[in-house]
Amino acid sequence: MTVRIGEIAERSGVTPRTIRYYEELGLLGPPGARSKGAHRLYGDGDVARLRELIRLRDLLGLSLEELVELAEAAQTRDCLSARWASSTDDRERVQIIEEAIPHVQRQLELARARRGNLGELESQLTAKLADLRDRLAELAAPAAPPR
Amino acid sequence: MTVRIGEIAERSGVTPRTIRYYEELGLLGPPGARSKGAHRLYGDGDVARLRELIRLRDLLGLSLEELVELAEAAQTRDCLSARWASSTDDRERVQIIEEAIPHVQRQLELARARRGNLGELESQLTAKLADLRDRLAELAAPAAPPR
DNA sequence: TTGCTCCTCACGTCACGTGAGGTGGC
DNA sequence: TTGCTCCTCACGTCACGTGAGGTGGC
Repeated sequence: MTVRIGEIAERSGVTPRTIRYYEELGLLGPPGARSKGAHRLYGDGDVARLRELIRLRDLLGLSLEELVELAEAAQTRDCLSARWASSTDDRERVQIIEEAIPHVQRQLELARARRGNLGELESQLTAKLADLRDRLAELAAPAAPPR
Repeated sequence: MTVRIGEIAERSGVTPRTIRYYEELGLLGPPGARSKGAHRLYGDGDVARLRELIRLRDLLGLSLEELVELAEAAQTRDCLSARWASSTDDRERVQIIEEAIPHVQRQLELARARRGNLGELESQLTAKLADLRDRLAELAAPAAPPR
């Protein structure tokens, strides 16, 4: 159920050093108060959280500073949803959601733009590959140069 | 026809410092022997070349070291295609092409994988956005809680 | 002549990499 | 007890950012 830093690192495709650095930045809270020098232990939630951070970093190219901001915003939202049922201030809820929407929109636009560019790159690479194969076949052919 | 470092930087979405650094690594040859202290001048070919480098760096996440290797391979190919018509050693041509193909294949696989992951991220973000809007509409509605 | 952009060091920063030396759990 | 992975400094590195001080072309 709980894993050590080496395993969560491997599952997320990073190194232990990266995880310690993220903890230092406040991106990945040390799970429970850890007595000085003791091993870090992580649960399934931590694994999912870290993988999500790595995904946004790699795919959208977000900086760690941006990830910290995102995490803080998510923190605010979670904190609010905890008293979602009990509290009654709808105006506050509306405000939180209205703030969250443009953030998600920006991420979505970034993802769409990148995906479009990657599609373009893909077709160019495909064409390049076909050209190389053509030339190779031509050179391998017995004689007859291209008419 | 020729532009200075500030303009090629702006057209490529980077800073002059980035271009000087790439020149230092041998990624962007100083166009013609530049007398010490003189301004760097670039042509249309340099702009295209730099944009291509930035694209591979940003979209595929290649390191500058990998870009240097790619550039050297391209250099070899160009050098060969220069004597493409005159030279007669077909075996050498075949070898160069056979070396180039797996490189392009790897780039293509990287691009496909990233695009797939971006597609997944996109649909998740879209769902998240729809959910936020639903909740907002619900809060804005006069009374009736969700049945 | 006045701005503007350019030049070359050179130190700073971000996101980790990489040992050095030591402690702790299966 | 022996490995193994973990721990904490702490310096190194990659890819630039950011002035400091100065020269050159429209």
